[in-house]
Amino acid sequence: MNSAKIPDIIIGRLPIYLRALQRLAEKGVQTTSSQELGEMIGISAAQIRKDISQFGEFGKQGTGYSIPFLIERLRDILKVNRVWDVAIVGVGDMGHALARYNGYMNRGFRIALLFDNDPKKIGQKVGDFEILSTSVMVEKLKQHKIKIAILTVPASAAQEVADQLVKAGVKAILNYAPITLNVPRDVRVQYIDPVAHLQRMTYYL
Amino acid sequence: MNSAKIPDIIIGRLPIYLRALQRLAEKGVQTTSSQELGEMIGISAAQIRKDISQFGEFGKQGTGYSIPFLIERLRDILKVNRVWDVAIVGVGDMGHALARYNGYMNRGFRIALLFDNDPKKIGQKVGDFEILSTSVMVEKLKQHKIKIAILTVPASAAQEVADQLVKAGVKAILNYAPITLNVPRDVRVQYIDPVAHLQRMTYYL
DNA sequence: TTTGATTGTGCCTGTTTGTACAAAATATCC
DNA sequence: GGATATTTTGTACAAACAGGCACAATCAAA
Repeated sequence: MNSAKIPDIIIGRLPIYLRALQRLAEKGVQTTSSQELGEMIGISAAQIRKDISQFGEFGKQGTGYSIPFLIERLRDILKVNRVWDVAIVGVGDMGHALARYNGYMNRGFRIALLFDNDPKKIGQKVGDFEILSTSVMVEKLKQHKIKIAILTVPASAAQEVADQLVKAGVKAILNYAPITLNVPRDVRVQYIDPVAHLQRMTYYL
Repeated sequence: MNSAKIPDIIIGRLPIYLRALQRLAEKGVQTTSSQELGEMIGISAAQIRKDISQFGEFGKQGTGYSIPFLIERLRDILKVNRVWDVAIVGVGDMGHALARYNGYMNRGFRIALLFDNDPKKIGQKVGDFEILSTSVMVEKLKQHKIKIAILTVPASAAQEVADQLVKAGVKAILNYAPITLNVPRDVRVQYIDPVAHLQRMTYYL
């Protein structure tokens, strides 16, 4: 084990490992090997072993990895062995879909607050949650100590809203607006732009 | 210019450059520099210059890059100087949101077909499009020569549907199901798993 | 005790990023 | 109008990083 700084590219693969392991666990499998896992997710066995060994010696020669044990280690490392409250800002079609998404279960997150600036939407309910006005957003986010937000507003509003999120103490933003956000160093942003993802593939067609 | 094989990591940045350039163009800006563009999107100027120079000498010393010209070059390279028909498979909340998304404009794509296997949904309309049965999917995809599909079905069905897409000649899949797909080498897959993206950030919290 | 499986890691190779500068274009000054 | 300063590209070179190979060490099973 090497306790130096872990490259982000490795951190980015851990959720993929975790996802595959949780699928195996659901099927009742108790043990797996880097080989088997690698074939499942299209990553070389050596890379998986090296990635995992950054955090400790979790496997056993001859046997492989205990799936429940490795899942717990990965959940620890990724800090998803708890439930994070997440706010969604912008309840258009995409925000709506993410609010109703049921894939957060057992993966460390739950939706806690919804915001929009459209007076027609404010007060409406999506599932169990009432849509709140963005005018009370900073206050509410601080009150609930929210650290994670999903940004599903139009590109034209995204930077302005991101500034407010930062002001409210949010440290992780999942940005669906097709624009690069300017945020302080200690705030992480992940980008989901379906069109950019498509464009990345058309090059090869 | 180096006409050897271009690394995928560079291809992945081109849509980001294009997106930023199109924003500048909308504001009426005619010219930019690697420095300015880099500050906009948080990428070093040297990297932008090197990436772009893989495809030709598109800039001019002292002046920078002509925005309309560079946009056209990038659209050529990414093959989005045309409109690709895209099929969406699985019209749950997410598929629905993507069908109604209006961010495809001028970026190379349009939604052409929607499929679902739920009898209650088949025949219903989303915007201008009728939801078709997955039982006719392969046939319809071949008929329309669809090369690109967005997969928004539950994880349990994703691999099976992906197999059908491959059979129908689809070569690019944008997969929203939280599972790694097994497809032939000549089929590209991009993954969007919001929870995996969130987990990648919680590590740093 | 032997055989087979599988990890963790040292070493090497290839890839990616950053630095620095000549060359070229434009702008400014006198 | 010519000389000088400024800007900015494209790329050579160097440094840092990431990925694959191969194998000793270890464990389990026969």
